[in-house]
Amino acid sequence: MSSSQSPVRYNFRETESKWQKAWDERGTFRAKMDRAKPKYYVLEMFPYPSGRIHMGHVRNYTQGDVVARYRRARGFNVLHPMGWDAFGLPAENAAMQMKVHPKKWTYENIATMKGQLKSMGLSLDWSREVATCDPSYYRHQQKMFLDFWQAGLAYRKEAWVNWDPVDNTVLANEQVIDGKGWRTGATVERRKLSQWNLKITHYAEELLSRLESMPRWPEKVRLMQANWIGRSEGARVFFALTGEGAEPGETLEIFTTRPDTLFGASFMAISPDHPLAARLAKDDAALAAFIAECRKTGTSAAEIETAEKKGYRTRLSVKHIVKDGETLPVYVANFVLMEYGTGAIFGCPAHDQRDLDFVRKYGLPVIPVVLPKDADPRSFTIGAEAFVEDGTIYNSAFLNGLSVPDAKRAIIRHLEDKGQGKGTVQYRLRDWLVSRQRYWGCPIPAIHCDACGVVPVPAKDLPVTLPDDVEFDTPGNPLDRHPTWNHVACPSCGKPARRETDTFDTFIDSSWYFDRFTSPGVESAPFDREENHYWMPVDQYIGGVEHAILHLLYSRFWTRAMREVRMTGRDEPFDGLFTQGMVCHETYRAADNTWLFPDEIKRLDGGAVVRASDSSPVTVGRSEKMSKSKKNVVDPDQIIRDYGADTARWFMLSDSPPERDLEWTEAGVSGAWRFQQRLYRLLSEAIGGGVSAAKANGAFSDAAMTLRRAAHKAAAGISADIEAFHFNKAVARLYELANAIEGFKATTDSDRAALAETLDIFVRLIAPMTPHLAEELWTLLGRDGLVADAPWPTPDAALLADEAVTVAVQVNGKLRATLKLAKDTPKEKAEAAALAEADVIKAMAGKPAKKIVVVPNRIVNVVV
RNA sequence: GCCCCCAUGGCGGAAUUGGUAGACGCGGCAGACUCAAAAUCUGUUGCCCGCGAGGGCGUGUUGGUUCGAGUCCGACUGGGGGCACCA
Repeated sequence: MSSSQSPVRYNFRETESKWQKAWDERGTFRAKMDRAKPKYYVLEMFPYPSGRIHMGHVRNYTQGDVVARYRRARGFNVLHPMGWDAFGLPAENAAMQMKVHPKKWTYENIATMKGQLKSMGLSLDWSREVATCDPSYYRHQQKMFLDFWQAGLAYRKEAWVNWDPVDNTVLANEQVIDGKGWRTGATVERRKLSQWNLKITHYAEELLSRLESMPRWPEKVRLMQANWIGRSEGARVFFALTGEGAEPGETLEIFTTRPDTLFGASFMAISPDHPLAARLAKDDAALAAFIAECRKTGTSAAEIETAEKKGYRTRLSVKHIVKDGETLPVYVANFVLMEYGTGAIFGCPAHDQRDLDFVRKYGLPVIPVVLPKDADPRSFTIGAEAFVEDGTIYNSAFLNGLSVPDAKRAIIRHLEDKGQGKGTVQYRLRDWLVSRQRYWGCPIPAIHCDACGVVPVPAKDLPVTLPDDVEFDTPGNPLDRHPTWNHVACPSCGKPARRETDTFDTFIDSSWYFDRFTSPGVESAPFDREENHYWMPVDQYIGGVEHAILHLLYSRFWTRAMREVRMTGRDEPFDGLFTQGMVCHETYRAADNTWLFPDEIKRLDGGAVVRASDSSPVTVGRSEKMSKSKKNVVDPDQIIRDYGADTARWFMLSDSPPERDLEWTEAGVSGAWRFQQRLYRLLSEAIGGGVSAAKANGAFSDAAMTLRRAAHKAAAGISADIEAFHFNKAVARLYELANAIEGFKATTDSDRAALAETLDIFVRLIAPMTPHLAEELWTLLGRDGLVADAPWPTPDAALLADEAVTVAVQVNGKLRATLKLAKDTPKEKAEAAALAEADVIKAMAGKPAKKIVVVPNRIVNVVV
């Protein structure tokens, strides 16, 4: 298309880079502490520098940017920083596959992605940029770890890990697929290693109970965290061991949530990992074999589901705790977890399905002790299903007749009186294992000395930096085989010692970066206390729901750990949280069943989809989350090049509610693009009519008043929408206002003044969403300065209310007419007007009104 | 298996929280401009019956509460998410 045919055309390429430069040069988005203004900290989850940004980032950062720009316009002192979650496994994989050093790879990716983010026109304060792989960042993390260690929040523990014997490394649970290493395919072994743990369980109760006072977090996330923490009330009970192999006076401690069913016990079961099992296995080869067998069982969901309940009858028994003279057999059972409770349980088959399955297999007795409501105690029996609901206790001596909750209280009191147990609260939450046998992570600042044990690196020797001269041609952690780095003198005795070669879980890096952003330049501390106190907590945090548990829970823990060592007085890092939905796209498969990229296909006129290269048929699959493996991805760079950042941003905000998944479509993008062009045309034509200089002389016409009302209503509505994260509704209101502007024909100076007022409001309203276009239009309107610095429009309350309202008239609940009435017309008048309507009279068919319901300004319902 | 969420035109989604269902956008249809196409503009567009005026139906299914239900309650169906032998 030649430019002569299109006199008004918005050149986004020139315009977008022009305004990005202007913001940059003026330092528009630099944040400075200013106590005169209310602060607002907007943060989007920082990206892993994988190479290029993807559409998920575009969506996430667009949403955050709308909030940041809106708050700025509302007069808040906004902090909106960005950084890089820069440590992690992909860098090491790149090193192995492409022979690039992880550091080089990471920093090159950061440079690329920073350029991409800048092209989006985000209102970020880049002067605060941090990368977690930088020693100036992680040194503080090492220091905090030492402080936590000293405070008793970090400790070493032997733990079972997934060991890949080919890579010589530990694998996370999700890296084990069907019992094999995800990379090597080697059968994963379980090994016991001494690992660093952080005591997140110390805060289990607080992390749980505080969720209730976090109203600006999604209910869903709070629920997921609550389930993850998994509080359950119950009792620990001490059973006296008897039989061959029991030490005199030895007890077996179990945890149960159903102490009320103790009279129904028929066996005891301990975990294969229980110390007692190990002791018995020493002189019981069959038991040793059974334990080995249990360890082999995989951790995958399918295996757990199908795993049969198995047990091994040991020589031991226990004395029944409430039935004198009786004993219960002790089994080692594959379904008992060492990590939960005490690693030992008592089995009551009548009231626990798992125990029932077990007992049916080994022929043990089933003794019902809870009677369902209305059941007959003489005939009630347990069949294939355990009875797990509330009922009346029977067959249980002094508990008989009580309800389940009452019986729990009674038996716990009884056990506590006799010193045989006590009521406790148990959590599913485990401590946070933070050791990783990897190179590209933050070194754990510890030294292993044969004489002194594990010794902290002295604070003056921090940071412990990663050595650059490492090789990735052999599997395993290159730090382990480094010729010099791991040799160090023991800080305590001075003798030769070894450095810890494990590095931290990268979730630590992201557990405090938001604190660092408050004062990223400080060297002597993780952050400046005053700055941190001013900016924190994060007022609005935005990111993917996939971080609902781990990242958010770890950050909440880290904040408490910092509180413990008196670095802050804060409990919670994030005041408001929003979890955005994914970006999806249709999937395409060629005839040979391979995936195709969206730009490899072509749509024919009839709607059929074919491969662009050879017109072979293509199967269109359902829309799924964009992923490289299915090739249903669209490159943000390309979109920004072809359509501009504002189009991409506008599309991300239109139609789909931000918390739901968004379907990326070519039609949607071009619709967004057309609107940008239309706006530019519309406003430049209106401004060309000499609008900006117009002054109102005399009263506004009805049409002008309607337009002004529309503008002021839009301002009020969009403010509410942005604050409630209803960006799609805000977009709809902007379309409506644009339509109103387009339909308005200014003929008088008053009209032109009304139009100028509306355009002025309009441009400020679109500024958070399409900031480049807004700046351009702002200049076109003849306004000085940046729209980014302009205040948000304040709606005139007098223009928000209509003087006439449309009232619906129903007869027996069915709509029969509408009435145009003055606002707040009294009930009697509205009723009379409704009854006078011809359609209403017809619908009433001569019958008298039995009742008339009038809701002022809304509805009149005549019941006949 | 347990816990949680969701279901509205051809499509994405609105609906002041119990008061005119379908805002706004996409797509479709008709028209204008054009030699033609693209772009743009105008009109129209929930479904069914009817030439028409008009009428009927309609928020996954079903039952209930209410003058009035997309919205509240019960049951069911379908889709999505979280947890996974948690004693």
